[in-house]
Amino acid sequence: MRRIADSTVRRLSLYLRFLEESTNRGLVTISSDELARRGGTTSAQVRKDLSFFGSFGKRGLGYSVPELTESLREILGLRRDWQVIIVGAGKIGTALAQYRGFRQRGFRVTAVYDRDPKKIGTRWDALTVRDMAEIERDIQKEHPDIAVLTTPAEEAQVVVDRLVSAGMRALLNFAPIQLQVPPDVTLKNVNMAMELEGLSFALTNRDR
Amino acid sequence: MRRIADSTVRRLSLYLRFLEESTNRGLVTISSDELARRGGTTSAQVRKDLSFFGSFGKRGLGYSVPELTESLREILGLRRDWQVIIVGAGKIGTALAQYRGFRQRGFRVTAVYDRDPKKIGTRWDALTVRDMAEIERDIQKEHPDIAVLTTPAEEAQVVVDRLVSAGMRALLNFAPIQLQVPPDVTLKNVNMAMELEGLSFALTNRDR
DNA sequence: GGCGGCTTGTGAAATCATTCACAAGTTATC
DNA sequence: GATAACTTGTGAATGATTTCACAAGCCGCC
Ligand SMILES: NC(=O)c1ccc[n+]([C@@H]2O[C@H](COP(=O)([O-])OP(=O)(O)OC[C@H]3O[C@@H](n4cnc5c(N)ncnc54)[C@H](O)[C@@H]3O)[C@@H](O)[C@H]2O)c1
Ligand SMILES: NC(=O)c1ccc[n+]([C@@H]2O[C@H](COP(=O)([O-])OP(=O)(O)OC[C@H]3O[C@@H](n4cnc5c(N)ncnc54)[C@H](O)[C@@H]3O)[C@@H](O)[C@H]2O)c1
Repeated sequence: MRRIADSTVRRLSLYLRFLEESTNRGLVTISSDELARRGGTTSAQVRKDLSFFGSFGKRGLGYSVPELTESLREILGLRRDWQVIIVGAGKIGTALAQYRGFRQRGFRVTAVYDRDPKKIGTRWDALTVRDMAEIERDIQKEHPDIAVLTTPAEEAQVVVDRLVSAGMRALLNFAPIQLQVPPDVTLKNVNMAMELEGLSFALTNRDR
Repeated sequence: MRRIADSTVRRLSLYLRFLEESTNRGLVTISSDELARRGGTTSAQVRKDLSFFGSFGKRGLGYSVPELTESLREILGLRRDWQVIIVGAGKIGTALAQYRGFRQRGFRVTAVYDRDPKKIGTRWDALTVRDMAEIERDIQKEHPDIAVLTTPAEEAQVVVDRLVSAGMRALLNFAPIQLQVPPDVTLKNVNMAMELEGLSFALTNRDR
């Protein structure tokens, strides 16, 4: 398979959300044009994105909402649940651990870790904050799929190195720092300061 | 000025962070090559990014850390503080309002809004949660620069429409929904579900 | 079963972003 | 002040992504 651009994958994720909405509204078919309008893109883009993976529509008609939904779930690897662990039980880690939207989309938070003795043992819902000292053993035993990093920036690289040597291969980092990982590890960053600076740039350079 | 790509602006933001680190380590000059290595890019990319805005280095030497820092601050519009309001005092809104990293980078959270009577009036630090009913009046009076959206997805579009008609021109949205805004409004999205789905795709389609 | 109105799937073209490659400038050294 | 060792700034080349444009296929209707 040809390498798929990151931008394509992000759009597939959007399309899937629109399809789920469309199901809720009882729509049975949808055209590339409708899909495009909701995502702020073009119908040609939608069709090209899908064409990397096969041919899912009917000419003259459009796409079957349930069929395309299923195909996108398949493509994105969402026909199974994923086990997610959260490392760093601070303000943002806590908010994420309690967020119900992830579970709804098939991402189950199965453990939260911290190294602060005051936090270890705290419970929310079904989760208890575990001791960071146990993380390697737990990973080897429970094989979580994805680790979310919510420690302070100074700690993030050290923690990542531990996670990677324990076997983690997919990471979502919230610390505002550029982490180094080996090439077989997939790393995504959520960097809010960078987004705000993007807004600052846009406000400053308006109408140039 | 030629239109600047979003990817360029994001990298400038990264470079700025490395420069600040370099200042802390007492470095006086830095080469495009060092800047590139920390950001996972190439030295040609760094020089090209900067060249859109002028010429900041000395051939044979590199860039003066304090001078380039100052130039990037200028380019990104960071020589001033920005007033930020947060709309939706739920789990994620609260985490963001209390986050000290924003203030450190010149983004001052000056107000938080909610429509739930149980939340209105709550205080953290110097902030009191205000009544959503007052937001239009406050915006006209206080002219905040950036609004961060942390309401449930169902409410997000309605809230955005209110913010935009009250005069907001820069928005950072956390709700997992694609918002419609007029062309003179800059909108950025932080969509964690999309990032997780990107990881799911990567894990599923490894080594193809 | 043929026609008109739609919509997909996809090469080709156009646009946009990154990388290459090198002249030109800087510093240090002798 | 000539030489060597570096490093920038930037056109040109390459590579990637998006848009165009249209043949091919489907449906409903007469
Ligand atoms: N809070 C926000 O809204 C926000 C926004 C953007 C980015 N971030 C980033 O997210 C990260 C966390 O922010 P926060 O506000 O939740 O901070 P926080 O201080 O509330 O939480 C950090 C937690 O990590 C734990 N920790 C520290 N070192 C650890 C280690 N080696 N192993 C395991 N746990 C460790 C701490 O005990 C603490 O509980 C930071 O990097 C921050 O910059 C936060
Ligand atoms: N919590 C997370 O970790 C997380 C992660 C990713 C995305 N999100 C998204 O962020 C948003 C907020 O999530 P949350 O977990 O903080 O939810 P929450 O329910 O804790 O908070 C939402 C808040 O918005 C307020 N609100 C509702 N309608 C409003 C309106 N019209 N005007 C003003 N305030 C209004 C509610 O009273 C509530 O306080 C959601 O869209 C969610 O999908 C949250």
